[in-house]
Amino acid sequence: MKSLSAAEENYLRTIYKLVTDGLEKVSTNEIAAAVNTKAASVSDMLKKLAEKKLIDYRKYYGVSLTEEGRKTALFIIRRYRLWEVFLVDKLKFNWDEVNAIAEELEHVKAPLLVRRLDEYLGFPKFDPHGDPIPDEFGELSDKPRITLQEVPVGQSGKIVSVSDTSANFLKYLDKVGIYIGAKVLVLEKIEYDGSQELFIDNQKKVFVSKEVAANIQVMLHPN
Amino acid sequence: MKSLSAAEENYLRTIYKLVTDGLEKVSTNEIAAAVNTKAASVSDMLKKLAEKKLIDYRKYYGVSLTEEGRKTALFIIRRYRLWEVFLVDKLKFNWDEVNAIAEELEHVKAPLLVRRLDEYLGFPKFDPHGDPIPDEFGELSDKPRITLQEVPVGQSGKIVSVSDTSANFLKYLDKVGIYIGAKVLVLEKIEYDGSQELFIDNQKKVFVSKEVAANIQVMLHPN
DNA sequence: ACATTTTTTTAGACAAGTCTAAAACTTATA
DNA sequence: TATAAGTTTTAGACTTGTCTAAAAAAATGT
Ligand SMILES: [Mn+2]
Ligand SMILES: [Mn+2]
Ligand SMILES: [Mn+2]
Ligand SMILES: [Mn+2]
Repeated sequence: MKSLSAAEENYLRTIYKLVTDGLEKVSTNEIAAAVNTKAASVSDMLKKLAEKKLIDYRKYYGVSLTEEGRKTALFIIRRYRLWEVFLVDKLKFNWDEVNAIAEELEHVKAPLLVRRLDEYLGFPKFDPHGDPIPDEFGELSDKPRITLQEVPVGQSGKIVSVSDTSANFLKYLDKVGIYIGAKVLVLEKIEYDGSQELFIDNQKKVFVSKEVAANIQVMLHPN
Repeated sequence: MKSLSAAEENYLRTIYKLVTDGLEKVSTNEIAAAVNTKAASVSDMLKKLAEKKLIDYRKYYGVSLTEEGRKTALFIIRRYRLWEVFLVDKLKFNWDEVNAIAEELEHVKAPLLVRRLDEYLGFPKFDPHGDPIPDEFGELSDKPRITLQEVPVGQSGKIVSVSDTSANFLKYLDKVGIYIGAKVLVLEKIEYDGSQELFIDNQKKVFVSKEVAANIQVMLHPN
């Protein structure tokens, strides 16, 4: 496993996130937006990562991860998400506060540290946003999950993860009472704008837009 | 408080350590050895730190910290030592394994993180090597301490800290049964080479050289 | 199909931090 | 006190990562 700089790791984790969030190929501009730089800087970095065989890169066509790149990204994500668990479970941060801090902590690479941290946290399988934590071999234990948008009316399930981890979004969820593990029943869908009404924990009715529903993942109840 | 790079923080903490370990002024070569670079690089960095008013620097004369530099160093040391406590107390690292990891973790600067970590660790006053941890105002709660070399024959005390934190030295102490908090009685001093025989915890006789004794600090028992 | 707009890449510059080799300065020694 | 030895600084180069401006390529619209 090659030794990577913090910048290279940030790009790699970002590219992983973008490719698994739907897109097959990721564009230079998308990466630039995600890592908060300019497209020119991204072009430079893509050359370096391609040089190191971590991404497949053809000029003007966008990038995807090589197998080695994917594996490497998973180890970065492992560190990132373990620190997220630490910050929320042990240091009592809210789930909307941990992004920036985990962004820094993820680059501390002492392998024994990561293993001990994992052990100390009780080998968590999921981070505070419901995303799976790769094990020490880079394996993901994924659950079957669909977005809230895809849940049919009358069906119920459990909220297992959120794909937007911005403070804005997470604070909104806190406010309306949506959280990882909550039971959700889809009461009604509005054809017109894709919004829907939910019943949370058999208690509270919540109305959410299609933008919100698209960023929430659900595991359907066997039913 | 200015925002510093990891490199600047490493230099600053190192200079602090060297000035408080006796020397009034620190030489370029000493710094180079301690931060593991070349003297030329140190000269460059000293100019930058002087520019930022963190050190007093006159060419060819060596450096000392300004009041602002001292304060800044104490906040870096605070982070460094809190992470050391975390690694030993929570992650069960041995006291000879934490240097390199704390070296990386110290640069994560989110202020709320440091405060929460402190709280989580129970506001420790001393790190695993017995060194005091500055509080959130940068204040050190220091104990009266003398080196083992200065303890007279027949006097007993408690070992409160070690000033060499290399793995070599700490493993040696583990082997002979010397640890922070141990009771120590000086049984005999050999004039010839400065070595001495100790009685640890009223149990075990240990013979140590003057080099070892110089790196162990003791708080004398009221007696 | 061709002109316009958008995206991506290149060219050239800059800052931080490091290095080697050489020059400048200080300290030790004969 | 002159010379040698050791230390520190400078000069110049290199790497990493970033930027702006301009050029090149791709996508879009009429
Ligand atoms: Mn990061
Ligand atoms: Mn997460
Ligand atoms: Mn450090
Ligand atoms: Mn310590």
